[in-house]
Amino acid sequence: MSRKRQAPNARPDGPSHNPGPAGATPVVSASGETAAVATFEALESTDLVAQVTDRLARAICEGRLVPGQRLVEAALARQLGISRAPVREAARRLEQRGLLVAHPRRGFFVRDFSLEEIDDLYGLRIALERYAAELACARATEDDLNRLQAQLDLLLRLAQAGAVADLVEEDLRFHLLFCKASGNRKLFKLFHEIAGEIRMIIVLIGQVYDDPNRIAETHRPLIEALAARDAARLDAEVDHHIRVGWREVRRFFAERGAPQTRDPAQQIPETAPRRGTSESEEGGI
Amino acid sequence: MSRKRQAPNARPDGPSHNPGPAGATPVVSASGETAAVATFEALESTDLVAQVTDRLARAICEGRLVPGQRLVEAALARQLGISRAPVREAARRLEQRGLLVAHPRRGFFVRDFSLEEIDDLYGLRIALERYAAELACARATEDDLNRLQAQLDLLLRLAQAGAVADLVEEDLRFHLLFCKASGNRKLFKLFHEIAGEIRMIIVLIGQVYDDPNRIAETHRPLIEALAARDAARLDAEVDHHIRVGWREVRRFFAERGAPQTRDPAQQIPETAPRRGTSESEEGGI
DNA sequence: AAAGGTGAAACTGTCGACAGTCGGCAATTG
DNA sequence: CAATTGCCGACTGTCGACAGTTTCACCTTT
Repeated sequence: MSRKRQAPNARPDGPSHNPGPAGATPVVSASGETAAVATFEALESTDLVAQVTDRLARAICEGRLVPGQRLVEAALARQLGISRAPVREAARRLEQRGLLVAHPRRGFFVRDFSLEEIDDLYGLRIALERYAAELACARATEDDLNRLQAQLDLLLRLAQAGAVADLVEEDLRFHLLFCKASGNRKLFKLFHEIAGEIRMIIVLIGQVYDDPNRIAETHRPLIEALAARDAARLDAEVDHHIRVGWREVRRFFAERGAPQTRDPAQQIPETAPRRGTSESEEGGI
Repeated sequence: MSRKRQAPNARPDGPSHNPGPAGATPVVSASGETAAVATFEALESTDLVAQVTDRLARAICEGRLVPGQRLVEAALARQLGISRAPVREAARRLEQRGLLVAHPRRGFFVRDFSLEEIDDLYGLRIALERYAAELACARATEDDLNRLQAQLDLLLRLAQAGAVADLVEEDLRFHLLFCKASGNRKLFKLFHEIAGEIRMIIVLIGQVYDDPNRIAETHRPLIEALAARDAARLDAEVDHHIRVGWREVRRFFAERGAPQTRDPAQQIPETAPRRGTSESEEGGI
């Protein structure tokens, strides 16, 4: 490692390099050899940025960081025992995932959603998943179907067990798998991105839907329609399925009182009225 | 080099805030002094990162940087007379716009497209624009229509003048306006992002379509259908319009010989088979 | 002579430092 | 007493430096 890497409240794994010999899990106990431990947990990617991104994302989704809250680079860096550079980059990634918003010279803030933004997001989500459905109907393999089925089973188990938090997580993964079955990688990537926002919204709402079992069950028709290669029906099912969730979210959100976007600054870009110009905040044309 | 903030090719429009209060100045005319000074154009924030991003994006789109080419942070920084930090961040932004790809410890490379990626992208584009069409049919204002009409006129003029490069640019802007008319900001943002890739592809192809005039003309039906609020027809027109371009691109691309993705590394993420672990390269779940 | 190993050069990831800005508080003025 | 200006602390944008990796060419070995 470089200088002194004091870790005030650091975690077990050193930020150093790949935990080659050591590393918390794979046990290299005294015996000397690296003992043929069954599985090698893809040793911590060593990537500081990724670790920070993860941690922040989780903190946001678990509500430990509330919408509107300001994140101070230096403070975070100190807490994590690293320099500002990785923190900064992690924040940028979360920004583009929609979990944070960056204000030019003031730093990052935890994203807050207005009702309008939620509607935009869900509308878009429907469009994307319907397209995924269309493709999947034509291209999904047996494997895809099996994976979806397995995921459905998992959802049912979680619902039964009342593990609501996990249910949200796995519900999203189901939809991710669905998009994956479309075979369109770009679509998958895009959905991957907005999934972060969707998760955050659901978590923010407070505590998800009333009946976990019902929720889990609503995924079954999707698989059935897909298995039957019935495009029209699948399309309708997808549309319906998501709208149900949308309605729930809207309902809870309304109750909770809309926070409304609090930042006057650029929320969305102008259509770039001039040509060959700045793209600054978020992408040129 | 380091400390002077020259603005070589600064642009007119600032990334300023929401267009809400409209034309740049809410003007506190109110009672007394703050004098009704005509307008004060919120002066350009001189953001190094934005400038670099711009420059790189242009270099890529103008073909001065060819697909597969490696970009070295230090070299770029030296050329631009700045430190690596802004260059690095600019590269990250271009990465998420799809113009660059980052290889973990090897740096950035100019993005190269495989035929499959082009198909994915165009398929997705159709899905997005059809959704935009649906919304626009219901919500587009007179202003939106006027703007689109004006843009069409511009396209026609450019085609007549044979300004092909500009035509590509303005063609994309037409579609951007279209998405904007949908009123769904998130959709607009997303399209904004993939527009970068689309432009790059078109530019890469060599030199666009054969008949500029015909291309420009194909936009007219879109406006007409939208003006007539004929959702079904608009949907069909959009689908057709984009497919025409898609076909052209495919044709040229095939002739030119596919470069194919050359990087074996992570092109697209796995569906995150495990839970609660690193999300590294691009977004957790 | 081909395959494999070795060493140096080149880069990226990360760090700590500095300077310009931003927001808020306090002193000042009418 | 309210409004305005100036000052102060805090934080971001940017910089230069260092260390570990990866790459590439050259040399050694079979």
